[in-house]
Amino acid sequence: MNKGMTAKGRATRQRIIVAAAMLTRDKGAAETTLDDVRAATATSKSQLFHYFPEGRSDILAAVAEYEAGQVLEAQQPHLGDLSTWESWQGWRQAVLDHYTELGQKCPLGSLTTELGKSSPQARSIATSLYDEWEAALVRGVEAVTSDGEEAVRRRARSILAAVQGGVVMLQGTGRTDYLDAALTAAISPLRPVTVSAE
Amino acid sequence: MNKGMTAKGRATRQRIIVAAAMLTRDKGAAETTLDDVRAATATSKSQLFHYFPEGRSDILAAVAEYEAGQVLEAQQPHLGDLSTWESWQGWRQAVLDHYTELGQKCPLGSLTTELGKSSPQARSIATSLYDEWEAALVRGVEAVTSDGEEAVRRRARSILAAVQGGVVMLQGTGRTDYLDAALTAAISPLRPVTVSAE
DNA sequence: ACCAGGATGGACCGCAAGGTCCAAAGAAGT
DNA sequence: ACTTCTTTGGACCTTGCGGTCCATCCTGGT
Repeated sequence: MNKGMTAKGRATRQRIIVAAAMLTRDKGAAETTLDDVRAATATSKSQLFHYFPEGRSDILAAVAEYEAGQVLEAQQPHLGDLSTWESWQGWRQAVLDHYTELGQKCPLGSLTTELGKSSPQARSIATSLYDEWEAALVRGVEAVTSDGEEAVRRRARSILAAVQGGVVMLQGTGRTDYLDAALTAAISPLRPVTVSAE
Repeated sequence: MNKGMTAKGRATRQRIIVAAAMLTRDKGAAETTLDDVRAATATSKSQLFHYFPEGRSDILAAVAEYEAGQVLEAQQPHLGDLSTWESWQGWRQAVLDHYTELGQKCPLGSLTTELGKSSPQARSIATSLYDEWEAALVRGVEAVTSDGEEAVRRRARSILAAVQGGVVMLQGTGRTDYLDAALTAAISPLRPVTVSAE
């Protein structure tokens, strides 16, 4: 891979992706123009098309891939080890903190909603992201419950949906309350029975 | 209101809104052009600007308002009376059916994600929709639990987020499993303790 | 030192799409 | 029937933006 591309070239390419991702988060994919990207990266039109021959759609696809990686990375190391109730709580807090910090800017939203409709490859990126995410949650749910496979899967999906929903509401309203409530409610069935009740 | 507008005029205006809403659901707001709307409604450019002086953004705002109404309407009569566990189940099924039928086409997604970022008035429409929705859920949760106000509110928000999340996942993956799982999990704490356990 | 291939700059093109304008047709009141 | 306001048609303008092209500069290998 990266055939015929010097270190400088690769750096420029990466710079474009990162800047485009930021713009996309800020203004949405639809509002992000090639000129915006050009201005933000101090590059020329020809460079954009040099590194992304398909043009705009090519850049957006790269952004999608990049953002998909970021989404999971922001949840680490928690997402990788959800073996105890405490670790689930840690994960919950990490997600909450991350999106609180991001505020209105949501990578997933732009990708799924805006790109997903037109670009089929962006869709497949989103799908594989969800799959990976779900798999991690399934492992975690398995570790802390004794439910069957089907119940575990449903639980994991409800948690994933809770995150998505909370983020959507955050985007729409600017309030983190929804994400907080949704996350808390979604993982609370995983809490072990309290000792005092025993 | 509707000053200086004949019945015919109002009908045309409405036709434009409905058609634009359909296009927006299908292709997303960003991909919907005035010419598309024109073609779909058999109108002329001048009519578009006659009924929506601000142009495109004006139309999109009207669509937002229209769609917001539809969202709640699709949940009636269930949403209006969530006083029993059975009625909650009925509501859950109604939501599930409705979005299953819509498939990939989501009114909310386009509005919140695409319009919300640029148009402030679209945001306020979304916000008031959420408020109304949440209020209905709060009333329902209150009716079937004995929790305090704060807990009720959090529960309602988690349910609302579950719907949103499920719909996002439906859009992204095409599968209704997520919405199903999320809804089920979100309202299951409202289920009364089973008689057999008593 | 040379050269091939990559990196960069920026002028230029074409078109789609939002928006303007004026004139004609149709309704509604008197 | 006359007038006035609304409705409609569609030509036309403007511009933003994706995309092309070629000339120039730089870098790395021999």
